[in-house]
Amino acid sequence: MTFRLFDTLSGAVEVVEPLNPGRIGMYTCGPTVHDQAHIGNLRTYLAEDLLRRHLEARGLQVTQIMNITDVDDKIIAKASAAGSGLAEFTAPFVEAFFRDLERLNIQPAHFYPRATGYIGPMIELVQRLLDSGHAYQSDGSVYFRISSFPDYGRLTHLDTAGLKTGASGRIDSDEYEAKETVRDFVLWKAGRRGDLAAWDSPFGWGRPGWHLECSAMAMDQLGESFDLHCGGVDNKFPHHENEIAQSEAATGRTFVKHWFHPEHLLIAGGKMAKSQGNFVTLSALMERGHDPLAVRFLLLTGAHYRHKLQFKESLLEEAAKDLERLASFWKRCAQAEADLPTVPGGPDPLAVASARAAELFEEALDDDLNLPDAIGTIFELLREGNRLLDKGLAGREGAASALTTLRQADTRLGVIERRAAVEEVLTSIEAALLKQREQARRDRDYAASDRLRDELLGIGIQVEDTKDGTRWHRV
RNA sequence: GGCGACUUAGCCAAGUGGUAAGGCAGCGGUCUGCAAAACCGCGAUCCCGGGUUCGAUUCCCGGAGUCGCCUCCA
Repeated sequence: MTFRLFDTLSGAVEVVEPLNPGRIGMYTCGPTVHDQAHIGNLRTYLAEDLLRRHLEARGLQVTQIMNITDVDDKIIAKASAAGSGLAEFTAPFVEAFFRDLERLNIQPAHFYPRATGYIGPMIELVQRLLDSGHAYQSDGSVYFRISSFPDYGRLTHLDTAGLKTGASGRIDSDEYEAKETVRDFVLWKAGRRGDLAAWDSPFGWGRPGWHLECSAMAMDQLGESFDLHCGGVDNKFPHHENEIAQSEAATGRTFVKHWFHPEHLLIAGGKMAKSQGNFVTLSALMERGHDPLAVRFLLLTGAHYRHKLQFKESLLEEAAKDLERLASFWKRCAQAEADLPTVPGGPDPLAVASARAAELFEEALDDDLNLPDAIGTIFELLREGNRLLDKGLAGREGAASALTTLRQADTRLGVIERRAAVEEVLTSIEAALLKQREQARRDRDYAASDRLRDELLGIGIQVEDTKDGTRWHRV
């Protein structure tokens, strides 16, 4: 079985074969730090995390780069409104971003280059494009000449002639007066010495255009040609199209082999976006008592990454229940592995079911990261495992094998072990109440026992009586 | 105006040319002092109309609805 991934460039599911044997260079478009990330942004980073984890699970050595865009028009506008410097303004958002990644158990990239740290290489790239005639200067700015790059539009399969200029309502019209044609995009924006964000360059004072940074940083870190470039669907055009144009025009080589574009998160039927004011942040959800791991689980398994996902808070509650079931099965298997004997005669049925589930799980992920499909096999194993354990038909080997399958799945899911490992400790008052209840049950004083159970539930402790004694967990 | 995606049980959502995974919710049951947890059982002919086919939810055409992109939004 090989790993196949949908590639935007070819428009088809393709076998992923590394340019360099055993290694993958992966560039992921990161945040523009003018505000906190919302969970729609985070969905993209989660899909990329899943992709990287799966590549690694298949034995590939991945180098992941994620940029931090710490200079752009919005940042400049907001920083100057706040009367602060660029770095001073962006620092808290950068911090918040990394905090979100950690809470969602997203593996950190190997390097997070910042736009402001790459002005030199960006200027060099602009110079190369000027020298080769792919760019021109006008009114102190430098623009990319799209007519010099015939392949323009290949990624999005757009016939640029048919585009309705300004249909998105996002064009700042006076920005276009200095261009040869409206399609051309800016590489270097004219500015003045002393501006909040301005650097000296051979083309005068100014600042880099947005598309430029990704090309410069990606090529610096991963080479002029690399395997994978990732970003939300809305970056396909124009951002990634422009990146291809400026990179390939400068180097004459293929910029990126495969393009990966996770779909949007919708809320109340529309795209979640800061400009719409309909966004939800991770910290807001946590303040309302949601577990960030439930957010991870929902955003990864709630729908295939290439499909839009409708966000509702009730789905988060469902996800939390799923997580609870998975974690308690994990703990049950760990316990059973320690306690149970080997099942006599023949193979352990749970071991057989576990091996099969692992196989199906990998097949589904190999098929364009179909985690929503893959998770189904895990729940089937969970049901079968509980059934066999309930009936005493599974033994040590089966439990161990189920745990192995869960562990293996969790290298991609990234939620079960973390959830299961949440150390649940009782306060002395809670412990005392539990103890009293145990005694009441031994005395068969069920009225007292039930009263104590209600009391414990009231303070968030769910009590369960089993054959092997009383268990509890927080709700 | 151009391009594209989607429409599957109350909700979320996989999937296949031969009558449809999984999760949540609901109902009934086993277990339990009672609960909880766990397990067992119960639910959809896949937006509508036409076509291709022995047979379509799955392919083609048309329609309806929803959503996305169309120059600095993940």
